[in-house]
Amino acid sequence: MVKLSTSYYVSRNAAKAAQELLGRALVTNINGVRTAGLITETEAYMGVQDRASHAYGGRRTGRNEVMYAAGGVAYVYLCYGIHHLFNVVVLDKDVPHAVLVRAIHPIEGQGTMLARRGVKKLTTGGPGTLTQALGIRTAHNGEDLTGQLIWIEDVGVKVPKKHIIIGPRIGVDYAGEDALLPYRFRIAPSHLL
DNA sequence: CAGCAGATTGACT
DNA sequence: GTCAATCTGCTGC
Repeated sequence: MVKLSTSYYVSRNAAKAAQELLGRALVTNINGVRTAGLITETEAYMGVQDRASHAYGGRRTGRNEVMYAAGGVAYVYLCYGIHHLFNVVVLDKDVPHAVLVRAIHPIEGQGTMLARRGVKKLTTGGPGTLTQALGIRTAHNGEDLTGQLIWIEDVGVKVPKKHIIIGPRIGVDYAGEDALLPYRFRIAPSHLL
């Protein structure tokens, strides 16, 4: 298993990283408990020119500050006051590109995920639920993705391009024309196991 | 400083 | 299908 390095994150933009991260494993080791899932759906947020991004127009707030950090850190923020959304910051310092991980397929620690979510049937099909299953909270905002808490591994799973569905992003209608850009990537449902 | 809308989810009618 | 939960940051008084 190869943990992705800092150089990996800074050397590709959000759209490219979003596509490449499909099939890779998102792993957390929180309080000594390991949980992991294959990334099955992502969205790219392409910096200051992307109206759907928190960093649109170069906006900089206490919450999105970490988007301006150099690639290879986690951007975790709260949406609607309830849901934690997990993003991977890519490219260089002051270039706020990020990849939103929208869905995973659990491969390790499913029992822990069930306990964390307090449910019988495990669902990780949404950006808010996958963070809950993996134990990611806002406390992990800015976490180094090459550290010992949260990281992404190449587990040898290859996703052929023809199995990747590309489409417009979800829930960003307010972004006008930018909402139509093909920045959403997911593995074809028939290939999720 | 008060009010509102948002990269969502899950429970209820 | 509709609606509440509940935090951050922006807009307007």
